[in-house]
Amino acid sequence: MPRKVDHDERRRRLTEALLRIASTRGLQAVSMREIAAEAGVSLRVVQYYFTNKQALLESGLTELGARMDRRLKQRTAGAGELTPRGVFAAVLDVVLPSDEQSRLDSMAWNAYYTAALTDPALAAVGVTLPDTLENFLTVRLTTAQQAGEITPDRDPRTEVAGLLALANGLTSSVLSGQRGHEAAAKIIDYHLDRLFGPAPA
Amino acid sequence: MPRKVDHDERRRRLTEALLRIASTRGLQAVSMREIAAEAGVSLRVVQYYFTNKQALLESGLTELGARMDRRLKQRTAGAGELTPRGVFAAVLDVVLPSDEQSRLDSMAWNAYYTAALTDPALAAVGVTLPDTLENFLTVRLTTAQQAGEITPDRDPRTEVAGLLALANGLTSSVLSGQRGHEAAAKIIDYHLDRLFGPAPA
DNA sequence: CCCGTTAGGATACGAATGTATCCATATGGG
DNA sequence: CCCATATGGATACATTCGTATCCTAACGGG
Repeated sequence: MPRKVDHDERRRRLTEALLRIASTRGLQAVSMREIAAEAGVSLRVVQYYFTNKQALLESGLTELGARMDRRLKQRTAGAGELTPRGVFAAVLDVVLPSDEQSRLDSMAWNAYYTAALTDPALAAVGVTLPDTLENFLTVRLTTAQQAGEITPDRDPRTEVAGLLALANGLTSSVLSGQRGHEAAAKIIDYHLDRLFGPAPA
Repeated sequence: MPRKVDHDERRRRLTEALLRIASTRGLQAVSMREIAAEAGVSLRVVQYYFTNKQALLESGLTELGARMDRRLKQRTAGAGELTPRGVFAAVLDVVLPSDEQSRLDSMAWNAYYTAALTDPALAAVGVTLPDTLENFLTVRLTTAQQAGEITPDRDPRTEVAGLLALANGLTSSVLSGQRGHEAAAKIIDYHLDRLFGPAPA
């Protein structure tokens, strides 16, 4: 066989170029030719490694989910050793855009979210992440409640759903520049204080 | 002068057609010809009443803001007679998509929000509504606090910002079908209960 | 050495887009 | 009555898009 090339690596480069465009100029600015230019290759190469634009778009969404997953796992790696509040703070801080890279990812995520609202094909790739997060945190909070770390009059599932929706809404306001990351983080802390009692270190 | 036609009425019809497309098929599906077809007129008519596609898009955003405003004013018309909690419940319920029409408007709103993130021209039309809402509610809550209707350890501005972000995040989850309107409303009520004390009628 | 296969360059095609132009028509004020 | 003008129909144009096709080059196994 002739010239062998690492297909996965090529595809990854193209997907990253796609996300770079989507996060800075929006999904509507994503075209085969733009991706080729951004990745520094010819149009043919993009066609060669992705049969469809659809396939390309789906790969972008998949990669985005993987990135979130990676960041989450990284932050909650030693979750067993963290206080319940520590777990919540870590997870919610991952959702919120902090540095430039996570801001870009949040932009792309938002673009995909909006596109999926009117594009069944994208919706099908299905972002199970929100539900996964909600379940994970609900288990944690229920455990914490049984351990007496939060008052019994709280409903864990409702609290968790609320906190995640709060983080999402705050993300929107950060992206649109209505608020900075610090202001958003402060609001989350405020709510964690009310849930878990006054702050830690 | 020959045949006179109500330009405002024509423009309104076209803007409504635009929003109908944007809310069901997304902003990327909005084209001059599609609007013409949706409104049952020729392409030329769309061109005649809007010089640009840009002007058309801006008119859609303006109309959307006006609708929100109208709905808000309607709900808070007798706000002076409402309990503070009643005001909050009314406002937050307006933000949340309830019936089909407000769901469609929320879809369009979200589409515009996402587009504005990468389109300076749209961002310039500027949605001052969030800030207006936040200020309005903050004043209300501060007053309620001074009247002793909520405990002094609450920070009105933070509470309001949190509630609005919560409503936004819940709206997202409702649009994506992760949750129904009732579930979202219940979560908001839950938080209002915690803020104002146990529920009213 | 050499040839079959993989990797990509070059180009084309039809559809859809925003915008511009040319022209018809009808109507209300003189 | 009649014509200047407001309204809009028909059509064209250059771009851009996704996709398809044709062909070349390189390279590793025989």
